[in-house]
This record gives sequence, C-alpha cells and structure tokens, in this order.
Amino acid sequence: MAKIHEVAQAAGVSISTVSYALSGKRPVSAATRARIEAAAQALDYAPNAGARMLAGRRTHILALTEPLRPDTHAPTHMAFVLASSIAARRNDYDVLLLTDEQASAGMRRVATSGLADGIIVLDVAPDDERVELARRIDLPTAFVGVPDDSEGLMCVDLDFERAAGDAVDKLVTAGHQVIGLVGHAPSAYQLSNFPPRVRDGYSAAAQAAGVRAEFRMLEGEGDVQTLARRAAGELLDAGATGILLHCHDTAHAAVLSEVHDRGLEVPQDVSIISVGSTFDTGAFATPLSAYPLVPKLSCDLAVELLVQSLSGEPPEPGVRLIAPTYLDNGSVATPRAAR
Amino acid sequence: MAKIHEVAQAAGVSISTVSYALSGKRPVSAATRARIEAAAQALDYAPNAGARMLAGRRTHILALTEPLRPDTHAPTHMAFVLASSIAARRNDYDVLLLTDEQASAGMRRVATSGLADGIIVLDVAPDDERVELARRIDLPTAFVGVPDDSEGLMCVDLDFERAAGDAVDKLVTAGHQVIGLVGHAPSAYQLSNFPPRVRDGYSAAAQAAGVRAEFRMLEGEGDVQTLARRAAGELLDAGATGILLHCHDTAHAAVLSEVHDRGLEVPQDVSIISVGSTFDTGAFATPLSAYPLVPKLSCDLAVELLVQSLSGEPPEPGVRLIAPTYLDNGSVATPRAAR
DNA sequence: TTGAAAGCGGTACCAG
DNA sequence: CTGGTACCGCTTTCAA
Repeated sequence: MAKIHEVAQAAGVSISTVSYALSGKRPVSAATRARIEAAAQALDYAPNAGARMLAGRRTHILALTEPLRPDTHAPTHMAFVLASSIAARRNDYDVLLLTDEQASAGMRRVATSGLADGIIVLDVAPDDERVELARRIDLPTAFVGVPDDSEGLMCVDLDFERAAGDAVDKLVTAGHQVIGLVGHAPSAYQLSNFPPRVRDGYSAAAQAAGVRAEFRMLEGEGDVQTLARRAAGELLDAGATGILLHCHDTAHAAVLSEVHDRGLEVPQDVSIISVGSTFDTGAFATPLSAYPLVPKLSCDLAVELLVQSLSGEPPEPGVRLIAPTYLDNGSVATPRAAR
Repeated sequence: MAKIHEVAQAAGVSISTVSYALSGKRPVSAATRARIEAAAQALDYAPNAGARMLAGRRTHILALTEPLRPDTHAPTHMAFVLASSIAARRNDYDVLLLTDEQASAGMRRVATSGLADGIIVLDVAPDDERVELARRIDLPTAFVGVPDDSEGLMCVDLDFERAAGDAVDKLVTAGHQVIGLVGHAPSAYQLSNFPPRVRDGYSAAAQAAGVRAEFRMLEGEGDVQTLARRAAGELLDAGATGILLHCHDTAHAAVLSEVHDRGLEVPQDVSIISVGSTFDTGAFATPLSAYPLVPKLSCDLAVELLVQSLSGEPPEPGVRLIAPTYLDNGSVATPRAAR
C-alpha cells in the first residue's frame, strides 16, 4: 500500500510527474520515466482506488447485472459472465457483480453512489425492468440481449433470427422438404428474449422457402430427456428429415439418442443443426454442425461500447446484431428422399 | 448524484451533521435527523463511493476470487457465487468479481490498490496458489473450502468427512453389510479439495463399523451417464445394498436408472444417500435422502468472518467445519438380507 | 447536540 | 519536460 508520495520521493521527482509518467497522459523523459517505474515497482505501488475515483472521476469499474433466477441455465450464464469479465479486464476495468435483490435496486445504487463507470446487462427479459431504469440513470449501459422495447438503448446480440433462417436455408438447399425445430420449455419463451426470435426466424425462413416446418417445445410432464426425445420423435413421425435444435445440451443428447434408437443415421437419414448454443456441439457422440452463440463476441462488443461511451464520443444507441457464422461438423446432408 | 453539501444546505445543517446523521456514528437529535433524512431522500442522495473509500478507509466491497476453470461445475459454482453475493449485500458490502487471469493477480491488484476490504476465495484447490498469497497480503481473506495446507488461514466448509461418515453409519445402522460409494471423475480428486475428504470419511467410517466398502469413480471412456451406470452396476454386482453418491446430478439420475433397470426398488432393495450435493435431491423420480452441501451456510459464515475481521476484534484463524445435517427423503431402509 | 476544518491519496490545471 | 497546488466529496477530530 505504498503511496504516490513515496514513489515521488524515491524517484526524486514531484508527485505530479509520477502521476503523469504512470498514466502516460503527459510526455515524460525516458530517463525519469524509467526511474519512476523502477521506484513504483520496488515499492509495489498501485494508485489507491478510492483516491483515483474521487480525483479522476472515473472508477475503472463496470457493473454487471444478472438477476440469477432459479431457472437460469448456469453453464450458459457463466460463459457470459466470464466473457464479460475478460473483456472488462482487457480494457483495464474491474467487474462489480449485481445479482440478488430486485435487479434494478443494484443498478440504481451503483448509479447514485458513482461506484461504476458503466453497466452491462445480462440475461435480458423481453419486458425487462432494467430497460426503463437504464434510460433514467446517466450511466452508460449496454444490454447483452434485446428486450421488446429497445428504444434508445445500446443492445448487442447474436442475430438469432438470421441464425435460424440461415439454418433453415442450409437444410432447404440440401434438399429437405419437411423440417422441424426442437425448442426450449414454454416458459423460456416468456422469460428470455431470444427463444422467440429463433422461432420466428425459423418460421419466416421456412415459409419463404415453401417447406413444411414443424415446431415442438419441451412441453409436458417428465424430465428434459424424456421431453426432448418425445419432441424429436414427433418431428420424425411428421416426416421431418432436417431438424434444428435450439435447446440445452442435455436435450441435444436426448434428441441424438432418439434418432439413434430409431436406427437413423446422421446425416444420411436425418440432418441436424444446432442454433444458438454456447456449448461445444462437436463434442457429442455425433458431432453437430451449428450456428453457435459466442459469448465472447457479444461481451467484447458490449464492453467496447461502454468504453467508447466513456471516451467522449459516445456511440449511437441502437441494436447491434452479430452475424451468425456456420460451424460445419458434418451433420447436414441431402436426405434419401431427394437423392 | 447529489452531494452531501447539498443535503446539508437543504436541511439547514452542517455537512458533518449530515454525515453523522446518516451513518449513525454520533447521536443526532430526532428533529434534525428527520430533516436530514427527508432532504437526502428528496435529493436521492448517496455518498460518493470514491470519497467514502478515501476518507473512510473502507471500501464496502468484498472481492470474490473464482478461477473459472473449464471443468468447473457451473450450477454448483453459481450457487456459491449467489450465496456469497447475498451474504455480502446483507452486510452492506458489494462484490467485486475476480475471475480470469492468473487467479492471484487479481487478488494482488485488489490488495495493493485498496479496492476491497476483504476477499472470499471460492473453488479452493488442494494446493491452491492463493493460499500463499493470502498469507502475504494484509487483507482479511476467507476460504470457502479447505486447502491441504490451511495453516494460519480462515477456512469454512461443510464437514465432508463427517457427512460421509454419518451417511455410512446411517446405512450400517439400517443393517447394511456391504456398501458402495459412487464418486466423481478421477481428476476431481486432484483439482478440488472435497472429493478426497468424502472418500476418506467414507473409508474410515466403514472400517470403523467393520463393513465392506467399495468405491468407484467415474472412470474410463464414455459420457457421465454411462460411467455412472457402470459404477453403480459394479457396486451392485459386488453385493452392495447401500450406496452413497458423491457426484453431479446427472450421475445421480444415471445411477437411479441403472437401479431401476435392474428391477430394484429404493429403498426396499437398495438404499441410497447423496452426500455433499447442492442440488435438490428430493426432485428425482426417486427422491433421495442426503447430507447436502448448503452454500448459504458456508458463505454466510465466510462473510461474517470477514466482517468481524474488519470490526476490530479479528476472529482466530483456523478451519471452521459445518456440521452436516440429514435430509430424510425416505431412500434408506433395512435391506432384505437383514430382515 | 452541532459546526469548522484537517486530511484521505490522487488528478490535472497553471506556471515555469 | 517538470513542479506546485487546488480541488474531488466525505469522514472524523477538535472545539464550542
């Protein structure tokens, strides 16, 4: 816990020179800079966080709000938290975690006490209460996810509609005439913002392509495995030869089991594409091609937007959709019927 | 972002009186206190975080270090993060997340810059690099988990040995003569601190009770389900009538499937107890009795220790083991053989 | 019970 | 290229 004053003394310069040398905000001769850096090193000096906040009017902290609901999918969530944290650190920001409590209370507190320079909003709900709050406070705020009403907000997300649409096109191009989508549990379509977007992108693309498109959510009694197998079974029974998966990894595995148990081969008998998954779709017994959801891309951009907001030339508000990319693991082929 | 000065003006008092009235560190007449609180309310005042840190020599922030490794079990981890966060907030502390980077770098940074008042260490490895660092820095640090060398550290954890031992006794008392333990993957016995403790408590108690005790890790090729089924199968083949489970929920479910597929009933044919699980063991098709691991208990205590360290009378260093409690879901009974 | 004022440890402006 | 110094907003001692 050395102080700037001690560093200055050790280096034989004034404290302002130390400050400038270390921040680089003013040119300092190479020689003195070297002495200062050596002294700082030797004393294990780091500017006091509180003093820096107060004098510099900058906390070097980003707040991360994530209302950990009982139903949040932990692995996905963790991936986003980690990606945000890494992006923040890369820009020399620390991350303050806002979890419990009525989501907005934390945001408000951080804003009024000046504890953070900006806010990253994770796990965005369609009608998120943090939307209105973000408009009211004057802290730059970036949403990772797109709420229903995104007017005036900075939002970043995968272009789920297009990911689903591209996936449909991929199947159609391969010759599939009947396709299916295995989705999340019905509740996810209320609580999260992206499952509906996948569904809609899927339907629109299918309609545009003139193919028959079935859709099943993980609905009813039983565990995820059972529901996923049933959903997949129904799609296959309906004649689907191409299937899109927008669900958790457990459900993916269950669908593959169902397909396998029916004596069907991927991709010879049925083609499968995973859409918007954060896990490794190449790790299943049958590797799956995918239009993955990459947390790093979203979080990097979110942090970048915040940093830029703090730099003087704030970026335009608006929704930034990240173009989906195809990850080919060989699970798509022309169906037998079309050969 | 109102300042104390404005509140003072609005209430017609000096800023020091405002400070005291709001912090309660000095008696203030009821009348003036009321005026001050009203003014603060009206202005939406909150003390500036930086100024408060600087002047008060207290950040009101606790750092949380959690080296999110690729193999960390997200749901369990999230439960601990959430519990820590809630405990911290209850004590009026915010939480700073230290994830990426060489775990210790974050701790060191926080310590030298005075960004936090204390540190909570999660996901403790047997030979954790943060142990040595914790001894060197002068920030109060609480470990949730027990490293191999805990000399001079404050550690909090479930008494896993005793949980396993109690579970063994429970089975033995019910009349089981051959018991088994399904554990984690072998790697977990290197990377985490508690699987070995469960294993050891299990062996010791079994030996003391004079019963035959088998042990299987989730070892070999294949997915968790397969490995868990095989492990359970081997235990049953070995004649085990009572089984302890110390593994993830997926493995639990797989063991139950294996038992069921063999036409065995719980608890009539085989008794099962889950040890050290953070998920709801009552939610399986066959509800399981358990000696659960309760994040809230550990994290509450960890935060309490930190708060106390900051209060003037620092608690003794040492390992605090939380006594296990039995959660009866009816999955234990006297085996047929003993009836 | 209340007020005045001296810091807390930096940042950044104003001079030189 | 380098120094001196006026704040940043709050906590807390010293006086009244």
